Amino acid sequence: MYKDIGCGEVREKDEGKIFRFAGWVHKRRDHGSLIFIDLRDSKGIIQIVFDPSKSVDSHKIALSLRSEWVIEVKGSVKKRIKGAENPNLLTGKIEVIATEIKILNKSKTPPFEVNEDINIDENLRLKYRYLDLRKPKMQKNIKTRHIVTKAIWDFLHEKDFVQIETPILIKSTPEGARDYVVPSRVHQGNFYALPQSPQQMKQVLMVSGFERYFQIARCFRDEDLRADRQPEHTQLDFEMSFVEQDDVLNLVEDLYKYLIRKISPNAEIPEKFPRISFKESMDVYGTDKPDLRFDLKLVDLTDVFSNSDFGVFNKTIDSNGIIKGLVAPGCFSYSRSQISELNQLIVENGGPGVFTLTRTNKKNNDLEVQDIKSAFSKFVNIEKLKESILISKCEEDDLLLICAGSKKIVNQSLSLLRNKIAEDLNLIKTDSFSFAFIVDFPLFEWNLDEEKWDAMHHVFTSPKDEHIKYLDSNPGDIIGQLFDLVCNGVELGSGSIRIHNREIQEKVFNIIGYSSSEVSERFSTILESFEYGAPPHGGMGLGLDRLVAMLVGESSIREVITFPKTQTAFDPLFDTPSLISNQQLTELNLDIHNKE
RNA sequence: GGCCCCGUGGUGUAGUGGUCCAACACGCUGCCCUGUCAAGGCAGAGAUCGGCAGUUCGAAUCUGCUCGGGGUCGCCA
Repeated sequence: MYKDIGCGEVREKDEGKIFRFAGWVHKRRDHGSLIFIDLRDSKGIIQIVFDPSKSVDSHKIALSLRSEWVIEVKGSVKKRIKGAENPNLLTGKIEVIATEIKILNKSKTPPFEVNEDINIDENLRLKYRYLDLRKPKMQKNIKTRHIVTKAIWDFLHEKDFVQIETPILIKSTPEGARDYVVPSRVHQGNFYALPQSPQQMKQVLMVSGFERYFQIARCFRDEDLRADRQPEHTQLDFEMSFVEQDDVLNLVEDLYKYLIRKISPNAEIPEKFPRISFKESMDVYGTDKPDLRFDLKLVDLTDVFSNSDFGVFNKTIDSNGIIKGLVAPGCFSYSRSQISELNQLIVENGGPGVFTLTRTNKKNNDLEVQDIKSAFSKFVNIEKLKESILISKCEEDDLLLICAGSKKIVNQSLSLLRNKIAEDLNLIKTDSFSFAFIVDFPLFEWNLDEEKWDAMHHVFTSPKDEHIKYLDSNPGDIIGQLFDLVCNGVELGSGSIRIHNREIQEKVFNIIGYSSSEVSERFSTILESFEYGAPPHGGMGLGLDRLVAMLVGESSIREVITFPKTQTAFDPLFDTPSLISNQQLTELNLDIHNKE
């Protein structure tokens, strides 16, 4: 070993001890005779003092040191002189008086400063990712990820889960996301695909009798990237046999409470994760991934505003639309430009625009038309206006925001406004993880473009037992045993109780419109396995990148992935993807046609 | 594929038709300095302003195309 102790590990109690340290020159402060070096390693930073009166040779070498050089230093730990302590460093009360130094490696001047935390061009960061990862923030992010992963292993191991690896080279299944494919040399013209998730394999493992499986699994999809989407992401994938929905939810709830307590012991987290039905979530929050750190709620005003003289409302109701409102508390005096900003937000996202309503400080019952300020107050009778104020609980210092239009658009718009208002008014609790399960999703959703049913989640989700009978008559009425875990407005994962019966699975394929030849081509293995005693089973897939990003307060998952790709799925560090040799192409029997 | 933002010494920014052969901070190089930790002082090097084409007497600045990065919609069961 080159070192006896980590730079960040030394404390006052070590005074007088002689240690060897090794690490990188974080910062050099040269006072002529006296030279200070902040030495950094994976454990932190410590100040090394080079004093010519203590060691002439060491001081001479220290003169040549530059940022990011790798050095080994021997010296004695000493309490800093009074007034020279640095409260920003864990090692700030002590320092090391160097007696020996060895330069282990020099460094070119880095393309950006490792010891500073400023926004560098993403391309440059990724090209020099090895330097970027040296930054203390990135070190912390990646280590947090390790701690989370370790905690998952510990927790699930204690609960009798078995970690099982599944293949990366699997069969391509064209539904869902676009597959990454790998050509086969042995079977020319044939391709493997990289898994979008280990879904079918883990279900087969349940048929195999493992009962409790988990895997920290890499998942691939060839789709466009986002701040929270990379071509490959990691999910905690688990599956359990002989369980009902609540068994799965309770396990995940315990696991996530355990993880949060490990990483942020002081964070606020619900003792019991609320279970909110999909319908309620859409009605009350306008979205299936509500941010529950604040409790603004939408109110339905469709009935209240029916049969008015206001054209917009009537047209909306005639075309099966809805009218909903959201109270922005204390925003009575919002200026024209503030309201226009809200309006713009909605319009930019394809929404209809927003109506506002405010009222005077008279008692609700005494309100008259002139007490209510709104674009439509003259067209809606006073009783209905009062009722809308009563239902929405719009007080004198509040601002009622109203949207009218199709159900989808209104919910989407008000959900955006809900988040925006909360942010503007500082209603979002910090250091809080407001987890919830969204449950009772419909099993199918109608695909307007193709005029057919699509699976809401995936094709293996089981209907609620009492809804199985609708498979033949009303697929749209079926509620699935299907659930999402959401936290602070982010979907962290979803899961379901699966179908374990061949007939039901075939009916679902049928509703989605797969022909029997398609079904046997893609799903014959899992269907056949179901005929050999498949146990009832269910599980989840939970995004690890998003979870860790949330835990360390990052908005992009690139900050918690060691070697991520750019928005064009390119890796500037290793220059990937790249051409392959003609020999490789020949072996694979592939020709590249140059696109014009 | 659509829309939006960004691209100026090594890094981050300012400059948005002539006052700019480009400014500031950090970094870098050299010198001075024994208590700094965003060290300080002095001196210096370093950029044809992402690329190409155009408009103009004149372009970092305006226009078109293009490349790269980011965000977002589509897409992502």
